[in-house]
Amino acid sequence: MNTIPKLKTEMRCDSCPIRHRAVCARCDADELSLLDAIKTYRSFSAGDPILWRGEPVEFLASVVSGVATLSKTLEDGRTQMVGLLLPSDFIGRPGRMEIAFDVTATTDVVLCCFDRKPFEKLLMETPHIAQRLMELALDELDAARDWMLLLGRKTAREKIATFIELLERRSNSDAAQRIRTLPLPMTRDQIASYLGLTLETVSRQFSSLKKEGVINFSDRRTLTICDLPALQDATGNDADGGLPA
Amino acid sequence: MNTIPKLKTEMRCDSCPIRHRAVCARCDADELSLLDAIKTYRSFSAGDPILWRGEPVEFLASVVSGVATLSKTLEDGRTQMVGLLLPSDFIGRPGRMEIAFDVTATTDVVLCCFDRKPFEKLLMETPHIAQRLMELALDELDAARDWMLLLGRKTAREKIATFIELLERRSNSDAAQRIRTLPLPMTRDQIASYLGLTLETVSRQFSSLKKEGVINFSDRRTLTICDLPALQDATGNDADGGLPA
DNA sequence: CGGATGATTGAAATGACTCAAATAAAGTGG
DNA sequence: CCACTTTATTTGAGTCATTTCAATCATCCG
Repeated sequence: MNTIPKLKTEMRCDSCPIRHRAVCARCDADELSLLDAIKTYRSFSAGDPILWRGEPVEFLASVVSGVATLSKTLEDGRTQMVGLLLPSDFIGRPGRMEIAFDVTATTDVVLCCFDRKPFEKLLMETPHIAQRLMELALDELDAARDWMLLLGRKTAREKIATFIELLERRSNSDAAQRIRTLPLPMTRDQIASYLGLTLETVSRQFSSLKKEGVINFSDRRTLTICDLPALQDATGNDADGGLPA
Repeated sequence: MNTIPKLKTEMRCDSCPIRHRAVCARCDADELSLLDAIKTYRSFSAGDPILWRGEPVEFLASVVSGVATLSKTLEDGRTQMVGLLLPSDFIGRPGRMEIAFDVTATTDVVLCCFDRKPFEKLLMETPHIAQRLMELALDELDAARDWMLLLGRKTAREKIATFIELLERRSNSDAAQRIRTLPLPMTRDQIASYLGLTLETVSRQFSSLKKEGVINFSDRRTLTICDLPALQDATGNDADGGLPA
């Protein structure tokens, strides 16, 4: 049973910050109003569990704001984050009640939730939604595969650099400015869990990059990229970072 | 440009070994004949490259028989396998010409290929195909996330045990027999690439499991599982291996 | 101010890697 | 069918990156 509090915030889809990237991206005005009719906002505080592995879930959702994580745990307690959910990312899987990982809010999070049954009905009738959902799933698959390369082959230093570069790329700050300041949305422990490292190693690598003048911390959760080329160089990726597309 | 030889093998979809698992799984007879009209079989020998990263591909395909791998490579040559394609798995991404990894045949492989344009048209018009493709993508995403847990947190021994157990589970031998013999479809080097290890470590772990009587080799590419419970215990997974579903 | 949580740093232990050599299997051409 | 080469695999010894264990430091918040 699911006891997550519903929070009926009034927000019109027109002014939604993820309108053009989320599952609704391709919808026209009519389709949007159908989604609007079945949506409910739910809020979570930093640290709150959103969904537990194996628990039946009766909704699917888009992340509107904040950061959530997907994680898997072995019997003995070792855990690995298997996904980072940023605004516009989608949670849930049509046709399957249960998910195979835990979902946790790492910052305050707002979700735009759709009840399963009406959403699945809409999905059948609205190719624009189905196509977009497919696209999102395939993007996640690409991201998962990049992460497999990171987890399997990159050094601690490269992992940290890649992580920072990822945050930079997905944060929507001004494109032009050369020195970027960005908030770290997670603790060292959570970063370690994402990168397949220990929190001590994460801390050491941050310190090392800081000593080299590549990054700097104004506060433990606020990072400044001082030398972006050096950072990209430390990721181990090609200069272009993947496909030109 | 793509210079892969077409091989027009005559095979009716009715008798296709992957008929009920591949992208065509949900199709009725009429839909199947539409797919049949645009399909072409292509064969590859063990070791052949099937697709290169970044190269434009004008077809999508299902694996009919054999094993292929997806792999990514860092600038300095370190490579990580990011997927294993077994019969019924799908290659390619509607709406995108390029793929972000190399695809290689590790055994002799037969693909059932669909030319991009007509396939994408069919996809728009045939919900049964779109739905199945979505399901396959989501299954791959689940598999990718399981693999992230393996790459990030498991020991060499656990990785090897998990790999053997995966092969056992996806090989369609008799369900009842307690001692299973299965062919390893890849070299030690390829296994290492899949598991984020070196080939020496792979060899050592095989030797170790063999010494303990968990597995045995009749030949270097043919493995026998002598003690399945012990093997499963060595994977680090829960007894049920995941969701009961 | 004090207690709790999160982060950093140090020292030691270790699992997997690297380098190197030995062995086994698989072709190849005479 | 047999030397000979090539390739795949196993095994050993030493090294190193990351982990583990432990202590200190910083920050937040009542």
